[in-house]
Amino acid sequence: MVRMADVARAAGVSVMTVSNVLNERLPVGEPTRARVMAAVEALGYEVNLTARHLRAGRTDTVAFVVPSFHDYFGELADHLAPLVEAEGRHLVLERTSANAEQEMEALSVARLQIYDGVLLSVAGLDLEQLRRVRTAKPIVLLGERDVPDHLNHVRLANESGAHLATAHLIERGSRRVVALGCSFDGAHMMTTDRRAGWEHAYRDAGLTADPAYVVPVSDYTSLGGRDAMLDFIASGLPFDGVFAVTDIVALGALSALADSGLRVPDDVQLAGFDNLDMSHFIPPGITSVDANHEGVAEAAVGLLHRQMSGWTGPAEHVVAPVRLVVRGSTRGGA
Amino acid sequence: MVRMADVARAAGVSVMTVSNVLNERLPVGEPTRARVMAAVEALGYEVNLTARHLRAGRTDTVAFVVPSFHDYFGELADHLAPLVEAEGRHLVLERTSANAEQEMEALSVARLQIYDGVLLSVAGLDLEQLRRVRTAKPIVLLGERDVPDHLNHVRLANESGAHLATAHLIERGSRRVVALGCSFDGAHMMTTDRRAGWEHAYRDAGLTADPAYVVPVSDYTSLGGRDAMLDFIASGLPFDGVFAVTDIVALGALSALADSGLRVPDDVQLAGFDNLDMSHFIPPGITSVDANHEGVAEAAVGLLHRQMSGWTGPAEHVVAPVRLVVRGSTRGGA
DNA sequence: CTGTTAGCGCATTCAT
DNA sequence: ATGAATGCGCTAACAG
Repeated sequence: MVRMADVARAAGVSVMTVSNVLNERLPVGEPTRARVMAAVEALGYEVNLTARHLRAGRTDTVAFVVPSFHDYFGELADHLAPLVEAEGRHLVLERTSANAEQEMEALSVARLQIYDGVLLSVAGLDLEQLRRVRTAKPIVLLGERDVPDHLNHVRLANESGAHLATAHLIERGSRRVVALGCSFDGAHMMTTDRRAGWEHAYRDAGLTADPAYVVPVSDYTSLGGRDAMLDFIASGLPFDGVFAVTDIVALGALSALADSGLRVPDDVQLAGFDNLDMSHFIPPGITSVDANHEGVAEAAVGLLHRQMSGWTGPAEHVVAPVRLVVRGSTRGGA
Repeated sequence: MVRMADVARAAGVSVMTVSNVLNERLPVGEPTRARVMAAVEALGYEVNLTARHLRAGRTDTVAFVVPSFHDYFGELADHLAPLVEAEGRHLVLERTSANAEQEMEALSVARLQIYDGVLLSVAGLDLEQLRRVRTAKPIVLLGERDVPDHLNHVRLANESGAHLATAHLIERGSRRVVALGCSFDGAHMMTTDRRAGWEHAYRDAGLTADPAYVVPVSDYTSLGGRDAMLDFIASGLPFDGVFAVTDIVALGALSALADSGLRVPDDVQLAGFDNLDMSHFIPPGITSVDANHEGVAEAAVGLLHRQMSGWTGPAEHVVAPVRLVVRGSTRGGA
């Protein structure tokens, strides 16, 4: 390994001069500068980022900690990356497997130290665990769970989004809308917020929501959505609409409906949440609540950047607005 | 920040004893050990990973460098993570934006130094650029392009997979199969290999492949696939099958076919490549060549692990086998 | 089993 | 404008 000292010797200068040239810090005379650069080229020198980090206390790297790399998180990460890079930093992804133990480990001070800031998608952590997160490191939480006041947080307008989708289904003629993957669980969570939106849409339409139409899923995958939908169909309860808690779950429902000979949107209207790329293209097009990746990414990186710049005001809790994207899985205007 | 020295003082031992306790290296007497652990707890000490790295020359971290975080790469990353973790290391993802400049930067010695090993998805780099990658760091290339002999590489059996898919389409009755997203371009390995498989399937069936049915796409997205498919339909050339170069492109084709009133599989059979999760569920189920994430992940991590263990034999070039998964987008057996 | 010595490669501080 | 000294926090090697 070639070190700065080797470059310095080759260029006939001191180590500090090399450092100053490479970091463009103190002004360096042009001839000296040229000699240093020549030596850097000749020796193929590359700075040792670890040593710089230890000395300077800065990595120029931000971590996005996610439960899994695919689908929603991967798409969001692609939106975060340019914003982080615009500030001259790298973005790296770390995975927690939606597992509370690993998620805590990812949050351990040890792991945090190697990043200038951390964006954490909170999936497997409850409020109590999050309360224990005490760190001076800049950190912003992302996701649809309740979080402690002292931590910055960006989440979606879940209830409003579910309301939009359900109201749309009702307006377009559905009267019995399954809330697939929603729940009554007490914790302030994605599935309960979205269930509340579903409920309020009924109320606002002068109808009454039947709790029997709140159908949980075993896991938030297409398979989970498919199985739950098939079970519901088998139960014989009449229905003419499905609001799925995520597009992934909606895709499972679509599959189940197709296999059961139910036509979308003629027999059953379908709406999802997240507006994944694929939802544009899956025939007949899945109506979905857009998860506003741009807005979430911008808010999160903004909050993080502010902290990394030394701002120390109180934590902020941003609720990113959402909008409904109407496609072929719901019927045309009356 | 609380350092090891603080713990040592609190426990009344030397710094080295603390280090030995925490790393479980040299045996430490039980009472001493208990005192140290108590002090660690009391002070909330966490090891400084940067200092450890600088001193020990080891990060216990592997990077997976990808062109983008979503879809194929995200899914593959989820398969890599457990394998890397099984060896006691972390996996982190870095993005290159399929941009040669950034990809080279990700490969720069400076960036590599902070990882014990690197898995690189080669998307935006050509052979010449890869030849310049000279590093002692363990590195394994993933992807469907040509790479220099001196670098370890894992890729898919592209031609064989395309052959499987096309032969299946022909066997189930298609005679004019569009090779969507394929090409004759020498540089783009994936698309040419898959085109070759398509061609050979024709030949093996005693038919002749018409180059007019090799339809390029502007980019490898669903939108690109959709637009190219719509253009082809508009051209009026008769066709009764589509082999799409990826499932993402196949989804675009499915969308175009649906909008054009063509039924899948009755009017047009469709097959893709990658077997993304969604392909199971998108009605009528997309027949696809499975990208064998397990096999690719296992081979790649195996090669990387071998290098990280100090093995220095010649580079290996693994071709992971693929298989066809038949679903509703192709017709049942004759 | 425990402590001492030394230094990983760089950047901050101060001197020249 | 350049250089010398110092130490970031930790662990390898050795001494006791």
